Amino acid sequence: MLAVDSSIITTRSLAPIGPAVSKFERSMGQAAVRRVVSKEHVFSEGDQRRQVFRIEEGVVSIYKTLSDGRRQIVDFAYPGDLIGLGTLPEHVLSAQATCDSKVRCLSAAMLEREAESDPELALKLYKSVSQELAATRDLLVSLGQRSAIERVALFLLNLSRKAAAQDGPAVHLTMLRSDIADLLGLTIETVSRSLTKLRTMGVIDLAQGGTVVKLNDVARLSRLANA
Amino acid sequence: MLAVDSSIITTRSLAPIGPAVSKFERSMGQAAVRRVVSKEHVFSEGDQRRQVFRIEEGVVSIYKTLSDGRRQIVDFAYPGDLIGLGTLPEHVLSAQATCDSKVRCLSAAMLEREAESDPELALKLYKSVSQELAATRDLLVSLGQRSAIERVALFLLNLSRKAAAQDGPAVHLTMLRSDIADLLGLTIETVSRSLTKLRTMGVIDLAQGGTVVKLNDVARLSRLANA
DNA sequence: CGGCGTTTTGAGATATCTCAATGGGAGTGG
DNA sequence: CCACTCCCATTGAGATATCTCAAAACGCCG
Repeated sequence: MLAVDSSIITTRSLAPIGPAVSKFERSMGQAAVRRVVSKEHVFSEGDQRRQVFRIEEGVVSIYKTLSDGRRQIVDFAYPGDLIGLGTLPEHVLSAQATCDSKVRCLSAAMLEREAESDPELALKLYKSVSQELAATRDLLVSLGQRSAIERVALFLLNLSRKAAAQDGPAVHLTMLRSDIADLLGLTIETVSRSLTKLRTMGVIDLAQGGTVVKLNDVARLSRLANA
Repeated sequence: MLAVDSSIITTRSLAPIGPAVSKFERSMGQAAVRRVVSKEHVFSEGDQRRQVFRIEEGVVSIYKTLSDGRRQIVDFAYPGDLIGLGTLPEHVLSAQATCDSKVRCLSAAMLEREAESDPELALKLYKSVSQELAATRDLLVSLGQRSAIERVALFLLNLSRKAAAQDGPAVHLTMLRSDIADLLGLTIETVSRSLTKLRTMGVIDLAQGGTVVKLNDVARLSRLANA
């Protein structure tokens, strides 16, 4: 998601750059942290957009639903990511925790006010959204052009890149198959079949009831992903 | 600074957003205008990102290609749109005119320098990219969840909304079927079949060799699009 | 141990793709 | 002005990846 460089929000890393520590940044440290349990919503489409949230722990899915219930996850937000930014007074997306998580709650109005007087902050927001746009475009290419196996392989690679530091060579899937399916524009069954196919080929191993994936051959996975 | 991945950002309607005229905007008027004929590239993936372009006339497709030649169009840029923004020194997308077009060439370095000292400009960039992100997400939902007919119907509706002022009730398709197909993640044949199906149902009319679409029943088209 | 939510596996249905042929319009050269 | 060609769009028929529906297996928690 918005891989907002933490210097947007953490007093420590920004301090050396700017002349003063902004009001916004000072208050970050004090901002309330909210616990959200698995499947709980952080916000929903149509809610007043009063706050912006930074993920502190866990994973939050950002999604849209069609009138008939079909759901498209647009991104998974990981610790450090900012969610809820936008230009409209209401949320146009929903955010739901895929596992027990923690989010820091920030005032949207304050962030926007700060950005008006702080070109550095505004520029960081701009660059962060640019990054998010780039990620969304990559996903778009997957949905438009890649086969099921390619999408799943690429998803695992992206996940392992993000989780590299924490998890080591094995990736923990904190989300359900249905979440992965709704991200990749597939059905649960197709996701499952793709995973077992990758396992059968020896490219990955599944453990802990399918919630942990070990990547045995990243190079081959990359080739399979067509990345 | 942020190690931000760069992308070419298509920002919609940069100019109309703010009241003040910045140095950047004043100098826009003097910038060189370049003619690009149909199918000519404005820039390609991997090119040095020296310039940013504003569409003056025509339509430019912004796309990515996979190693095996599959192509995904990420957006069509219309007059007023900015393309080529980003944070990396090289373009990560390609831009190709779908019809004879004109683009105004602006210095990327200058725009970025201006933004650093002009919070207003930085904020405009941020808002523009946010809008572009929203549009990309909408397309993502289409590719992930909608059927061929739904995608085509929605595409026509979006197009008519954009072209409303110029074209009246009929929409001129300035791009080929293959461009539409590569935007919607379909094949040319499926796009063609979807269009004829809509025509058979009486929802649209096709004229001028399929390059002009008249929307007979926008409400029904909306229902078909599931929008 | 039992029940529940989730994942996996299976078999058949189907939307979309692929391959192939036809048709149409615009431009070119005779 | 007509034929020719090229490029593109349409249509058709068969192939196939993915979906749908259904059942079984798994793991977790009470």
